[in-house]
Amino acid sequence: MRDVAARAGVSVQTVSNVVNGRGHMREQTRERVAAAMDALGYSVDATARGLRSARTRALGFLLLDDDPRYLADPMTDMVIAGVGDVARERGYGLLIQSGEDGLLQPLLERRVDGAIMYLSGEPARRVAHVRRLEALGHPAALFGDAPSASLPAVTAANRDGARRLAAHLLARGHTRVAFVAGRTSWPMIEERVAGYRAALHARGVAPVERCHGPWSAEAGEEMAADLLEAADPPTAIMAANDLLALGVIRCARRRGLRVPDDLAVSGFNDFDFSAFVDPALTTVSLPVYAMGRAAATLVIDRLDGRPASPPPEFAVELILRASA
Amino acid sequence: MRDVAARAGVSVQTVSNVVNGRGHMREQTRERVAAAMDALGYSVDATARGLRSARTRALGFLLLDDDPRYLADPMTDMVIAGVGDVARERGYGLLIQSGEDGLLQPLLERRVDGAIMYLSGEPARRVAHVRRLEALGHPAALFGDAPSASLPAVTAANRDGARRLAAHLLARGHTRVAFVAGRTSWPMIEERVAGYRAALHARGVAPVERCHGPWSAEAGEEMAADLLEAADPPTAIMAANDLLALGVIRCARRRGLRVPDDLAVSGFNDFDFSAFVDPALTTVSLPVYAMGRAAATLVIDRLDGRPASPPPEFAVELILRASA
DNA sequence: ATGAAAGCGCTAACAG
DNA sequence: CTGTTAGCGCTTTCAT
Repeated sequence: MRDVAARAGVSVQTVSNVVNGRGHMREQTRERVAAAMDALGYSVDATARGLRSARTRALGFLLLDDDPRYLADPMTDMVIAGVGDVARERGYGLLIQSGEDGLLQPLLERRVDGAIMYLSGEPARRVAHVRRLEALGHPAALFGDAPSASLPAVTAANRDGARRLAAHLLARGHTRVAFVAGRTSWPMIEERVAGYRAALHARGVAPVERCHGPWSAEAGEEMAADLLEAADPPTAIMAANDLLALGVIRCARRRGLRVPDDLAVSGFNDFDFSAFVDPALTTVSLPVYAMGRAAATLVIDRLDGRPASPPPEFAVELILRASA
Repeated sequence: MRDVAARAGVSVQTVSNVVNGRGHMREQTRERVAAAMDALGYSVDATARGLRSARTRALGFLLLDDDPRYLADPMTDMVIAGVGDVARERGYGLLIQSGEDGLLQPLLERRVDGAIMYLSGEPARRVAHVRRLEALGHPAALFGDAPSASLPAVTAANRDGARRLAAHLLARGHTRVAFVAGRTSWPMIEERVAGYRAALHARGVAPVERCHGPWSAEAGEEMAADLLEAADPPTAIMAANDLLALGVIRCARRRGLRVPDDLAVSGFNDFDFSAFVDPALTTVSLPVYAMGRAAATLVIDRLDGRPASPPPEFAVELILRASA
């Protein structure tokens, strides 16, 4: 910056003003400085700027998850895509931090100005992390609700979606409707279970649930096998996401059951492949990308000193296809 | 840090030594300092450290892609997961930057020490970006090969995989084998096309290719429809990834063709769902997660002053299932 | 084995 | 509208 100033015949402060788009200068001066920056290939040093201004212009994406291969979930990816796009548009960097231990490190070390925390794992641990995040006092948003958190949360009508889906199955005459999910819990998954239970309860039907293993098709297949071997097997299985549903369908096929005639199967999320499998999956779609954008907007608005009202709950869409 | 030093009764330098694990001190001193850090809830300020040491301990993941929803591809996600895990294990942060314009900004602004560039888009633009990256002189690795680049590249035997897959189809008696891909090109995709062409050429069969639209199942369906309407339609279609293949299968179904009897279909990548669709997809699996790890290891080894030999080309695996 | 001093590149505050 | 001064929190260098 000193070199640029020297070359343009101004002080470093003026260069700083040009870089940061602060007015207060003649067009001619600005141009001279711009030319000098160009000639010298100058870029601001984000480190020095951050040290002095106490703002890094970066956002942290904090992924609370014990699975090391954390990004495998297509939903997570679309969230990050949404967050990343907004960050880019608003001139912010995006730092990804995952795991359980040093989750808040980016904030503590002042690498980022604010954060979005993506919640998974058992409720007690989630709450503990949210508390710690709150205590830091940085602008932040949660992805997935946390009970009694003061931080704004981006949510979708998962509960309602699951309720409507279960109601649909019951209306079709199913009386034994089971629910399968992976072992690791998410806020959104818990809402789906709650919606499922509510719908069944309203009709006096007892819930049957399995929550084992990873979020893979294999796990879906195993849980379905377990359910179908029971004395009074379900005639419909709701899976907590589409990949699990795929496993359920394969399990049914292998046992000679027709889908949806002998066993209705539904998923959740409307992944890319869901419309193209056979039978096409009945599922619930969530505007995940838009939700990621909302979370990032929330945090950046606060960082940039804008009003920023918390977003409404995002609507979900019931997608009725062939499988249920 | 000054506060910690005061509380522990030492100089700031000693605190710095403790934080950075430099030896040269009594156990007792270290403990006193550690206690003081704990009591005050001290964390190093990454910004200040970065300014002084000229090292940020962060890695950039530079995603050259014009599609704003850049993370939609499951393969990209697994790469990032691999990169992210290694970064975390080695004490580095991971900064994601995407798009076309300010792709090198994290490097220029000294937000990161090194970078991994994930290449996509047309070859000429890819090369231009690689050149610019090289010119910066930072430790970096490429994901996907770039012609005549001096930077180390992480690659897989895509060409060989496609060649073997095409050979398999030809050996099964197919004489009209087509290839479909999305519009945006990747190095890995180009290798797949090359392998396909080589296998056909070796048997004197003319290639038939379509490269339109996004990397979606819909696009696969459209390209397949186009191919199957031709005078002399293919009896086998190789898709450049599994999602496209799904679309091809649906197209076949809708036209009353049985897969694989009337039309053989293959994919690439072995996505999560591929073993669970009907018919199960014949495909080629790539160790994408391991490749992401390798890319990050390459860069961090260089940053940490370790020898770091470039990784070998990763092997791919032909996965023969029911669809071809 | 520990301490003192200097300064990384930038921006805030204020002076001119 | 532009310049001067000071200092962000840390690490490097050199001294003890």
